Amino acid sequence: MAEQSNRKDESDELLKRADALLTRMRGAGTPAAGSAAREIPTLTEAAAAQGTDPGIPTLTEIVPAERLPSMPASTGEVISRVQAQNLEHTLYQRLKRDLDQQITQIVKERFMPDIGTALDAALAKISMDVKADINSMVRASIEETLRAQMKNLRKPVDTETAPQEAEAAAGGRASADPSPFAAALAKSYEPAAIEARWYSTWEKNGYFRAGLDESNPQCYCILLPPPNVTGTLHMGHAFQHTLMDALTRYHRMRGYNTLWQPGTDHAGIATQIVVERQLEAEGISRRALGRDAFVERVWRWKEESGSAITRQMRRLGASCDWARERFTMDEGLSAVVTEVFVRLHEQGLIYRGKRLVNWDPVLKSAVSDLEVESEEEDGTLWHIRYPLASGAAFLVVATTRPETMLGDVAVAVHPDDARYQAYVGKEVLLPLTGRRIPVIADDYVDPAFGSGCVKITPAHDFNDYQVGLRHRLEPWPIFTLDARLNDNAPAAYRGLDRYEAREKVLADLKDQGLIAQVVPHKLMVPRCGRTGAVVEPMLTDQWFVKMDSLAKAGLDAVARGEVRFVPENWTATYNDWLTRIQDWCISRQLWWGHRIPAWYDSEGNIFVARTKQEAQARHRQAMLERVRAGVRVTASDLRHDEDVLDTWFSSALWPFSTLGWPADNPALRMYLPSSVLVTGFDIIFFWVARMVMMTLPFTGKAPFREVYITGLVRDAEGQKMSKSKGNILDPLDIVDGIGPEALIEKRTASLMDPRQAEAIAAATRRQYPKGIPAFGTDALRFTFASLASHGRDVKFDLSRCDGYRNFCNKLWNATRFVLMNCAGSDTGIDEQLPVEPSVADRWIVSRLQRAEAEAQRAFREYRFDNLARAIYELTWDEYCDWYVELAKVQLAAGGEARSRATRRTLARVLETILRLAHPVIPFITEALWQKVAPLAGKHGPSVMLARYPEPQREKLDEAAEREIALLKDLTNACRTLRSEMNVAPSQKLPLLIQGDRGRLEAFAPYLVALARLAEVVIVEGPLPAAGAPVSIVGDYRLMLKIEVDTSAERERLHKERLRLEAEIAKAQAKLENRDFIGRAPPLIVAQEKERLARFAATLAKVNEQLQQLA
RNA sequence: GGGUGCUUAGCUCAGCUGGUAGAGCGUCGCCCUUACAAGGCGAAGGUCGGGAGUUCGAGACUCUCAGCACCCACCA
Repeated sequence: MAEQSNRKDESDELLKRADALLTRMRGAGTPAAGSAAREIPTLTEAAAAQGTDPGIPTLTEIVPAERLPSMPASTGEVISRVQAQNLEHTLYQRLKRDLDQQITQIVKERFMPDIGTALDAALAKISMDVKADINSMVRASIEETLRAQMKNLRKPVDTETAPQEAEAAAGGRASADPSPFAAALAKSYEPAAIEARWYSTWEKNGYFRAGLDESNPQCYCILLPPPNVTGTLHMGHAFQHTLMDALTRYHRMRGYNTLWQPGTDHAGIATQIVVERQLEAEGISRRALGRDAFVERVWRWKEESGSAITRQMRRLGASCDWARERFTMDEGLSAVVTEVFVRLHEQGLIYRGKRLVNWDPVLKSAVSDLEVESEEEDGTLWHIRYPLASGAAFLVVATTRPETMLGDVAVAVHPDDARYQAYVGKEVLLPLTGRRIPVIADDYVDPAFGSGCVKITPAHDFNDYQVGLRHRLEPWPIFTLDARLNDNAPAAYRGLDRYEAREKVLADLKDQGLIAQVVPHKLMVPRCGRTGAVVEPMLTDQWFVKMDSLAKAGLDAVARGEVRFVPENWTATYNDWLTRIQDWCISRQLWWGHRIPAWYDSEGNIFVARTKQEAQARHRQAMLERVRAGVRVTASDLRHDEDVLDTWFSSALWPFSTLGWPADNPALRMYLPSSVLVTGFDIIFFWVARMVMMTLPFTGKAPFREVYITGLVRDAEGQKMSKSKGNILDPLDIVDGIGPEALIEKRTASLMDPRQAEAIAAATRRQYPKGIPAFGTDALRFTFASLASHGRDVKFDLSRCDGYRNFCNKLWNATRFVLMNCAGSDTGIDEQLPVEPSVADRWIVSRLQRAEAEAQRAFREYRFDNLARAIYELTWDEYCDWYVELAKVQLAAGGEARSRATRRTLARVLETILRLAHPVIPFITEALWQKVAPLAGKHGPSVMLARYPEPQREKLDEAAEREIALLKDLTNACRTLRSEMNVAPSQKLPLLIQGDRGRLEAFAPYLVALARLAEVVIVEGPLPAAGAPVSIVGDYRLMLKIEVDTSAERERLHKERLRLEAEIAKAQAKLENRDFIGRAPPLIVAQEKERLARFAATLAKVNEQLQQLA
C-alpha cells in the first residue's frame, strides 16, 4: 500500500481541484454561481487587493484592522530590507492564525450550498494535513504583496543591487535612532512566531532529504524507532527525538551524508484493540463484522489518525527525511516480511508446532514472553489432600490454582525427600475426577516449600510442562481458548470460567474434607501487558523462530564490538537475555498484521511460500510425487494460515526493510549499518536485540554501530508518566502552553477508571494552578538535552524549561544588541581594512574554541547535558556577561580599527554560537542566523547548510584568557569593595590601585565602565591610608577613594570621641583620687583600670576611623 | 534468587584518570545601568546515605551496612 507516500499528493490534488473550481466559478460559469464566487478572493487577491477592486474583499475585511500591523503609507518613503523583512514577518504571523479559518468561513458563507457542502467535506478532510501548505500559500501571497508594496515604497535606488548603500543609509539612522534595527527583532523572544515560519521552509527546500553522494565516505544514519501509527507523541518520544534530531543536524552540518529514517509501526495488538473498542462503542463486534471488513476499518482508522504523530514531530523540529517515510504494513515492507519469513523457514529457523505458550484468553491470542508482565498480588495457598489409590493415606499438595488440579497428570516429590520416598511409583486418586495419577520424583520440587508435594499440570504450567516431558506424561488440557473448562474436565465443571471453576472445585473439595490448610500467600500473577488479562499457559499450534543460532550471532556481534552500547552497562542486560533466550513465538491470532505466508492442504500439509501461486505449485509438485509413489491423493484448495505475525517481527527488519532491501541500492550501501540507535532500555529485548539478530544473517551487517540507551522520562515526583496516574504531559502543551481547565480535561478524558478523575483533577490543579505557560520548542529541546546525562532516568521539571526559555531570550537579546551595533556598520568583512583586536577579542575567540571542542566531545560521547552546558555557559557567562560588556567599552572609546575589530568579533562569535547551538535549538538559531550571518560575512539560505564549527586548538590564547581572568577578578573586587563600603549604585568613585602600570592602563577603561568607577588612579608605592577596606587580587592592591559625604559618619564618630574622652577623664580623675585609691577594694580599682584601658582602646579606633574619613 | 543503577545545597542534577565541593531553579538583600526585569550584582545554604579500609590526601578507589528505583527469573 502506498497510502503514506500518496497522502501529500492527494492533498495537493485536492487543493488544485479546489483552486480550479474557484477559477471556473469566478469565470464564465453559471451566472448564479459566478456572481457568488466573484466575491471569493484567492489568497493572493485577498492580500494584495487593499481595496483596489470593490468586488474583492480587502485584507481588512478578512482580518480585523486592529490585527494588522501598521503599514507605512505609500508615499515613496524609504524602506530598508530589514524593515521589509520585519514587516513581512509580523504580517505573516498575524495573518497566518486567522486566514485559514477565515477562508473556510467565507467559503461556507458565500458558496452555493451544494458546492459548499462538497468543498466543506474536502476542506474538513484535508484541513489538518494541509495546514502547512496553506501556510506556504499565505506566505507566497504575502511575499507577493510585499514585493508590490516595496515597489511603491522604495526609492529609485535598488537595494538588491546596492545593499551596502541601503543598509548604510538605514544604519546611519540607527545610530541616532535605533528603531529600525530594534524593530528588526521583536523586543522579546516569541517562539511561536519563529517556529511556525521555519519548519516548512526547511522541509520545502529539501534540507532533510537523505544525502546520497556515494563519493562522500562519511555517512550518518539514525533510524527512528517507529512509533505506533495511531499513537500520539509523549514525553519519551519528544526526549529521544530531540537527541536524534540534534545528532542528525550536527552531522548534517559536519558535511556527512545524512539520513534520519522516519516511519510508523502498525502495532498489531495495540491498534486492533483500539479499533475493537471503537466498534464496541458502536455496538458492533469484530467477529460479526468479519475479517476483511475489520481490517478495512483499521486501515481507515490508520488513515485518519496516522499522521498525528508525524505532525507532532514536525512541531518539535525533527529533521527526518519525510520523503522516505515508511509504514511497517506498506507493500514494500510487507514483501520484505514475507521474504524473510520464507527464507528463515527454508533455513529451518522458523517452524510450526504445538507448544505451551502464553495465551491471553481475552484477546484469544498467543503473546510472547516479553509481553507478559508479572505483578505480585495477594493470593491463597490451598493445601489439598490427594488420597492414595492403595489405601487411606493422603498426599497433601499445595497450590495457588486449585482449578488446575482437574488437569493434573502426576504428583511430584523431591527424589531425596525421605518423607515421600515410599510413595514414589505409587498412584494417587485425583479427587473430583476419579483419575489415577502416578507419584513421581523430580529435582524440580523444593522440599521446603508447602508440603513438599507438587501437583503436575503440564498443559497449563511451564514448569510442569518440562516435568511432564521428562517423565513422558501426556498433558491433560482442561481449558478452552477463552479459559473455560473443556470436555476433559468432569461434566459438572464444563463450561465454567476458570474462576468460577476454582470456587466450585474448592467447595467440592471442602465437602469431601480434602482441604487440609488454607494459607494466605503472595504470588506473582502474569498478565498480558496490553489487555491486563491473566495469561493462561495453553497448548496451541504456533509458529516459532529458532533462536539459538541467531542469538549466538547477536552475542558475537556485540562481543566483537560491531554493536556498542552507550552506556556500556546495558551490554550485560543484552547478553544476559540472549544467553537465556527461548524460541520466539511469532504467530498471533489477530487480524491486524502481516498474514503468515503459509498455506495448508486438506491433509494439513504446510506450504510456506511468497505467494499463493507459489504455494499451489509446491502443492501440485508434492501431490505428483505422491501419485508417482502410488499414494492416492485428493485434490483440494489451499487454505491460507489465519494468523498474523508479531508486530516485532516486522520491526526487527526495520534497519534494512526501510532501505530497499533486498535490491541493492545506494541507500542500503551507505546507511547500513546505521550510526546509532537512540532508544529506551525497555525495548532492548523487544526490538534492539531482534534487529541485531535479524539484520546480521540477511545483510551480513550489523543494524547499527552504537545503541544509545536513554533514561525514561518521569514526572517531577519521579513517577512513571502514565494515563492512569494522570500525570502525563503532552510535549506540545509545553511548547504551546495550556490552560488549567484544558489540562485537567485532557488528563481525565477517557480514563480506564473514571473514579480517578477527581483525584487527578485536584492534583493537577495543585501542581499547575495556572496551567502551563508556552515555552516554545527550543526551550523544551534545550531542557531535554540538559537533562540527558547517562545512566539516570529523567525527572522532568518544568522549572528547568523556564531557565532555558530565559536562555533563548538571552540569546535573542544578545542578537538584538549585536544588530543594533553592527548592522549597517563595518564589521570587518573586508580583510584589507585594518583591525586592532583587543585582549578581550582574543579571549572570547579562545573561549569559543574551547566550547567548540567541548561540544564536539559531548556529541561523540552522547553527553547532551555537557553539550547544553557548554553552549549555555559560553553564551551567557562569557559572551553576554563579559564580552558584550567589554565590547561596549571598546565601541565607546576605541578608534576605527578597534571598533571594527570589536564589531567583527561580536558578529563572528555570535554567528558561531548560533551554528553551535543549532542542533539543539534549531528554530531560534535559524531565525537569528538569518540576521547575523551577513554581518559575519556568511551567506546562505539556512544555518542548516552552514558548516558546524571545527575547533582549532592552535587558536587557544591562554595569555588572553589569563588577562581577562585577571580583569574579571579586579572587577569583582571593585564590586565587593563598593558593597562593603555601602556605596550607592549611582555613586561613582575613583579607584586606587597599586600594581603593574602597563596592565592597569589597559584595564582602566573596562574597570571604569564595569565597576561603575569614576576613574582608576594608579598608585606608585603603598596605598595611602584611607577609610576603605583594601582588596588584594594577585599582585594588585586596590581600594576605593571615598569622597562620599562622610559628614554624618564623622559627626557620629566625633560625638563618640567626646563621650569617650569624657569617660576617660572621669576614670582618670577617679584613679588619681587618693580617697578612692585608698578606700575602694582592690577589685573595684582593677575594674576601673580595665574600664579606662577599654575606653582608651576604643578611642584610638575612633580616632583612626576619623582620620581615614578625613 | 540473579542483575543494574541511584543516595552530593530547600528542589533537579553535574562533578572526567583521587588534589581547595559546582550549576540551574528556589530563598534573601540591593539595583527598572541606554540588548535583555524572561535582566544585573551580591549573600546565605553541603561533616557528598552510615561505617571501615587503601592513601600524604577520598565525593571519586576497595569492602561493608542501610535506603530507594528498575530489570530478569521464579516455589507449586
